[in-house]
Amino acid sequence: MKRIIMHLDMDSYFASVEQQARPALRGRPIGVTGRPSRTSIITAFSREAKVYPVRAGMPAWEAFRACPNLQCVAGHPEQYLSVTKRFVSILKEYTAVLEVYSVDEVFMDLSQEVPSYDAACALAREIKHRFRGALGSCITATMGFASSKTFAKLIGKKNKPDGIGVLSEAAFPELLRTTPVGDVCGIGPRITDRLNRVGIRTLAELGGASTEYLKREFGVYGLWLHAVGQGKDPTPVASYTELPPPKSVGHSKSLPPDMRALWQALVVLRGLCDNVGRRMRRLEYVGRTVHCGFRMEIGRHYGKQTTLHVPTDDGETIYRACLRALAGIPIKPTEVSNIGVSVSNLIEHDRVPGFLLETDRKQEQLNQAIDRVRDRFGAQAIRRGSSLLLRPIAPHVGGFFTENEDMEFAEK
DNA sequence: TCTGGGGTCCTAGGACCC
DNA sequence: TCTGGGGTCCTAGGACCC
Repeated sequence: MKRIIMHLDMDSYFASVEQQARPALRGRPIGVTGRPSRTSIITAFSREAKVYPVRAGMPAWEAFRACPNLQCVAGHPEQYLSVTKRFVSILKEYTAVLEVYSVDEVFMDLSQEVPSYDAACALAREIKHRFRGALGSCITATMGFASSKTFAKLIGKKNKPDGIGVLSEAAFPELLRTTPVGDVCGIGPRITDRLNRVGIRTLAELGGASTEYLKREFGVYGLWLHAVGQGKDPTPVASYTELPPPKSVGHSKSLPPDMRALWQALVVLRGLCDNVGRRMRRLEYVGRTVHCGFRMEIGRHYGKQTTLHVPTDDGETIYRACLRALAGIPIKPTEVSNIGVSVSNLIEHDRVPGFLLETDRKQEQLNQAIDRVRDRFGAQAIRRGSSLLLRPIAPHVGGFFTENEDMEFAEK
């Protein structure tokens, strides 16, 4: 039986949610960041900003250059998750085969529910209508329909924003002939490059390549590539009605060139470890494997990981594990452009056997007290003494940003 | 090639166990 | 001590995604 797969992608999601919550932001080019700072990066732009040459992942200063009247707002991740829960609960009414792929994307297998693409489109219009009622008019979605996940996503992308795209059988050959391999989700820049070098530029050319060659060159992944080149992708829609639980919790930070003395790098590392610990406590996870990584100026990446006997969510313990992992590695801090810490091998806090939770009670109480203050007054309310040393060299904050920390998130 | 920060998955080798 | 195969855990690195 022919499959009818839908891919749903929210348009400019984080920015739309912000505009929905605060009418003053509507109709304006906005960028959503983590923390307001000139060096922070923008994770989402509103559609008004997308008229300018901006792209997600740009540092704020660069985005201002591309779009001078851009307004930056600090994001509210919990609010995005709560809106996601709301729209997913609507989608669940239409099929049980629903895969929450990310915070703003969902795949649905509607093969059992609708007989044709026409019927699927009618359903898409109904969903849009219900979204408008339940989420507000700023928050829109684009849907793509095809016989597989890969192509549903691809055809959706070509119909953004607020569109409905259908890839009929008749339209397939033309699409394969004209679509560059790199447009497909799952074929990144490296693979694109390798394919291009042997003269494979379009999906049709990929489909025409020999299976043996692709298998030899790319292993099992090569078989998937070949299928995609032929317009097929048998990958089933998984049944995840919620975002899967986290497998790791991490933070990383780029170091400006003037912050690369060893002690400065260690202060940053210490802060990252604290933030990771705090997030783990909030998520109620502990973890055993601590990974510490560096990106070097020259583009190389170093990583060291170590596994603890006892799982932890304590910043100090994570920091000490990083130092142990890094001991003896000759790294010049001046060449380090980015530091990252992550903890994996996660276990839900209440599923850890009691004997493994012999944490220092005092430390635990201190962590919880600090968390409470930060939850209430913001992350900057309490800072480690050592991090204050960084203040004089912290880059030029302010001027461009909307202070919205205390603004309420209004429902519609 | 990276920009920048948050992730996932896969592969491969070594250690160790039975 | 090595034989052989299977399994798990750990570490490192590469590629991808939003």
